Amino acid sequence: MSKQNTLFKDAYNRSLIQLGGTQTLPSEPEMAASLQVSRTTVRAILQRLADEGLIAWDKRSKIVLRAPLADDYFPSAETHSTHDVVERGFMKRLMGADVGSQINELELARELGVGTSSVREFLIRFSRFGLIEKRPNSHWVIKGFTRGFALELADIREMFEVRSALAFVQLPKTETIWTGLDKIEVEHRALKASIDSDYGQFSELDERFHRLIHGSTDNRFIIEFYDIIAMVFHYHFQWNKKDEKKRNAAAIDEHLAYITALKSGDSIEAELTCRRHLRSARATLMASTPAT
Amino acid sequence: MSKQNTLFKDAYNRSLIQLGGTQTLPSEPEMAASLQVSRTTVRAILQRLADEGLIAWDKRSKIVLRAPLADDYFPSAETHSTHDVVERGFMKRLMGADVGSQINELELARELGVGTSSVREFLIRFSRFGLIEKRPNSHWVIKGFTRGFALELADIREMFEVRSALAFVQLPKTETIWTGLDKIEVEHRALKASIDSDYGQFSELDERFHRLIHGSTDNRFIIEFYDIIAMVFHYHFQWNKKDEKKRNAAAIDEHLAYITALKSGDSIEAELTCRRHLRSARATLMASTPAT
DNA sequence: AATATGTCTTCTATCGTCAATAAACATTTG
DNA sequence: CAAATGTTTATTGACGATAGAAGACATATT
Repeated sequence: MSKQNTLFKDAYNRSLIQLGGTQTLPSEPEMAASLQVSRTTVRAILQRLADEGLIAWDKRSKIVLRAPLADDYFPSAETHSTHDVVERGFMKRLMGADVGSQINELELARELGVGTSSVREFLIRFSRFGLIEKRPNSHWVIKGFTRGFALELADIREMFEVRSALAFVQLPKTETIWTGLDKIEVEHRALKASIDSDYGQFSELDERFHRLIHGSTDNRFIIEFYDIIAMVFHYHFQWNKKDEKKRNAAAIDEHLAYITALKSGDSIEAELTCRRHLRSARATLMASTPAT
Repeated sequence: MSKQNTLFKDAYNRSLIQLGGTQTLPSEPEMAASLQVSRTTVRAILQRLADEGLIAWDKRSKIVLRAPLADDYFPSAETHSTHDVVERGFMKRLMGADVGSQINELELARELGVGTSSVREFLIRFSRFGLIEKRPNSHWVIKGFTRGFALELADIREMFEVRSALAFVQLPKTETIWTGLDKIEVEHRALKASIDSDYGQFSELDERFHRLIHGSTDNRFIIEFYDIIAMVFHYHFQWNKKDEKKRNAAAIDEHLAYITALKSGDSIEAELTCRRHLRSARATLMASTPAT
């Protein structure tokens, strides 16, 4: 079947949302920028919008004729790239898999309904997370999401983040990164106020906060390492919702203390609050990781 | 053309070397273990050895008939897997490439005479080194082997190795890793004695030494990080042989001081000698990296 | 003259295919 | 009866092919 036009479908759906607010659509390059796709795809979208009677398109004039209906959207299942399908399918299996068990590319591809190369490429990309390993000319071995993995991960995380926090404190207050911190602090206070209902939004805020801190180092290895943390938290806690509200509420307070320490410019205090938060994050992760 | 039998050819060549020393060959499983291939490949090798009149093969009896000649070996060009071909070809191009320039999978594949998927998979695997980056649905961007890269690499390396060295000192003397250190120390002294002629052997010893130190941590991220260092040193100094003898002689002395400190059990001294060596390694790397 | 649109070319993402290789199973041998 | 050999099956590694998407170039519009 070669390639699926999932990018087109996803961008088309997003363009329908944008359509709601205006009478005319902007120029093709502008649309390309806002949808994050090439002009080729934008033109395909415009073509379909016109065909479906949603807009009248003649060169520069793109007049909205009617608001989009639920039926105009592509089903969300069709908007996921093969890569996403493989990632989700694999992660679901990985979380429950035994240490030492093998991965069969062909079998996984068949189960997910994709080609073997998509699976292969995903596994290669995923291998940098240290959870699987390849035996050349042979199968992949699952090293498992174990306690050992969580500990090793937490150790490096602490090294990197303490270093970043100390670098952060040293940054001149004129840097734009401080504005980012202010903004994130406000978001923390807002979420704290509505924690009872919005606690599910914390994980996204958490990631942005830690990535901001890491931004102070300018070291690609530290910045890229956070991808592993983000992956672990994303998938692990997707299937471990226990005590989520309580955990997140506690983490917000730790973040706020951490932010205050950073702003104070006191290195000792910054390191202390940073380590305190990371220790608690580590404990949370360990508590929800099977003992084996 | 599907797959090339480079593994078979390489293993066949290696079996010819082994053939020199004996009158009979061992059992198939034993050969498989010694050549690091499956029995399927061993049997193909035996078949060819018999066809070429090098051995008389009848079930368990494998009698050597004659010593292998130069002509019996496959040309070494045929024994490199596609992966190796891509790696070498790519690295050669990368070292001279400009920051920000693009990589074209198809073009690279054509130049190297391999399929696109081999190139793709190599690039995906290589991307974990932080020297290239993918724009989804589009090209790869070269981030370049720059001074910045070298600095970032050296920073992380120092963090990790100091940590490993401190963990090393704490290990009980009963651990087998100490025997490994003793062995490596002897090798250092031997190489020091014959440095004038054998200085080229240092890089291999260097890698084994540092990997041994890292082995004390039991942290997969630290251990895997050394792959990046090894790659950089391997390829970078393959094209920068300037002052090699002098550099290596100095490094051996640094290693010996470092080893002595480790054996003394003195953490302060271990950290000091470790940092001293890494600083000098960093300086060497920086000195041979273009200023841009 | 700068920006937008129209057209064409090239490259990526993905699939199916097949030889090389590994691995599993069955049979023989010391 | 344990280890080796013989036989069969399944999986990986690599390729070419093709639709989707990006990008380059030419032309038109304000």
